[in-house]
Amino acid sequence: MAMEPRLDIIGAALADVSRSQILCALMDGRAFTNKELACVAGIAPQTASAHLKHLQLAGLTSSLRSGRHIYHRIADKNVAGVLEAIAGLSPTDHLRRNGSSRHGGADIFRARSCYNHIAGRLGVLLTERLIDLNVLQLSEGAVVPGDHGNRFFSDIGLPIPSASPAHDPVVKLCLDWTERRHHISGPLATQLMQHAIRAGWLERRRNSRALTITERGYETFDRIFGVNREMIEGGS
Amino acid sequence: MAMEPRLDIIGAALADVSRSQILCALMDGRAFTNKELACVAGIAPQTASAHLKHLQLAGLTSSLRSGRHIYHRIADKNVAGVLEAIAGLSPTDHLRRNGSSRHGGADIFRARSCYNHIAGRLGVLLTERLIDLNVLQLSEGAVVPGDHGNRFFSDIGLPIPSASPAHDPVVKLCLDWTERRHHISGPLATQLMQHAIRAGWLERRRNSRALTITERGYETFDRIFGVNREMIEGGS
DNA sequence: ACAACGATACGATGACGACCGAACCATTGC
DNA sequence: GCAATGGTTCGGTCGTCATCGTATCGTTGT
Repeated sequence: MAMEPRLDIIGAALADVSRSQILCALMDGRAFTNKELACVAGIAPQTASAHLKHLQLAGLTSSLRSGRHIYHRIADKNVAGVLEAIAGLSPTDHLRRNGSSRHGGADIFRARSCYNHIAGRLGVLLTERLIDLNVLQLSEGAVVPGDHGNRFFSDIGLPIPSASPAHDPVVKLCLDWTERRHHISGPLATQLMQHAIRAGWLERRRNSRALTITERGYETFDRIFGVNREMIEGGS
Repeated sequence: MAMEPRLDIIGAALADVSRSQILCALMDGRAFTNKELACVAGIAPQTASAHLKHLQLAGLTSSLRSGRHIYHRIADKNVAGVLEAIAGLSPTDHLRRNGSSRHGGADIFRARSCYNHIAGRLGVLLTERLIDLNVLQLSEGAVVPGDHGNRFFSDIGLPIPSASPAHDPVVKLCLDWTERRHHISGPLATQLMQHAIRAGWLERRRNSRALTITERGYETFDRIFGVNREMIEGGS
């Protein structure tokens, strides 16, 4: 009689520390192999295999085989959005406890990738600056391209994402898990990060979502966005 | 070293059928007592008590005591939104299996409350109609009040929600769990449902999120919104 | 004050699942 | 074909947790 959504199915898929770590590693949008993910979670490959099977059955991940490797990734951006939302709901006590970000803490607080867009302190600072510059503007709690949008993006040589169908906005807001403020996601944010990596402002790392800000990156973010090193590393 | 979000904490809170049922019961926005929720989930009160303790510790629910009763509810609209998003991610195979909606199935498919706004077939039909009538309009994948908005709402005697601060839009889109199409949420949608109940178009039930559509309701939805009984009950 | 009722703490039980060792399957490269 | 490597299956062990019976605590109403 009662025909209710089965929150427990998705819940069970998340209800394990190892699976949580695996999903977090996948949250930067890249695909990883079973062995890499086992290493990230600190478990044996057989166990990771079982976990990935579980995640895939729940529809959270998808796999893609290439030779003798099988790459796993987040199933789609829909799933990524929900996971990010759940992360925003998680208790944060364990964050500031060790490795406080205020004293130049772990790099993952400064800048990290979040399903192909920039998150962390750098992510929210850039977002707020883009709104100040009227490149983006707030509208009814959502964010839309602003008056100076096209001008700005063509100035820095960024291809402007084509207007998408109404159900898939070109830019969205996403609650930053560590900063508790919004950063941008969506196609525009994806292109921005890819451009930042291509241009050598940021560098990905091997087994971490953390992004390294290069010297050129610090210089560029300061000059173009007005976001300087002190703002990124410092307190406020 | 690794400082990642603990998806498993929220996941563990959801990873039980009884807790899932409890949360679903709470998803209509009303508060229930321990005993009522135990009844919904089909478990003993002691077990429900442990579950509610778990949910509260995870920050998903909050309790409020009134006399010898303790009322439990979803912690905030933030949590409600995430839960609805997770429900939209859940597998749907078990839905059409029993009680198909096409053959005039369970009422919960026709109309139900979802954290104080209307969901189910009626919810998505009203939403689409409001967009057609230009009472609401799509903008960059979000939804905002349209040109005929104020006129329409004052016509039916609905107080127009005041424009909220930018971070809390007056109306939002929410993926309907059964219909897989969008319905509206947010303050405007809340007021719409409350008005519909006050005006006798809909009636709440005791222990279910399902809403009963009254005869006056059918007549009104047809006349004002152009949503007739056949559309609500039928296939399409 | 006492009976009734709702909620909770404790203990025991039973089931599910995370984990890894060992063996097996599949693909690559020589 | 054969060794090497990545991935998976199987079986067994251990820990965790959902469940309920019993008992306790708090509030209400008579």
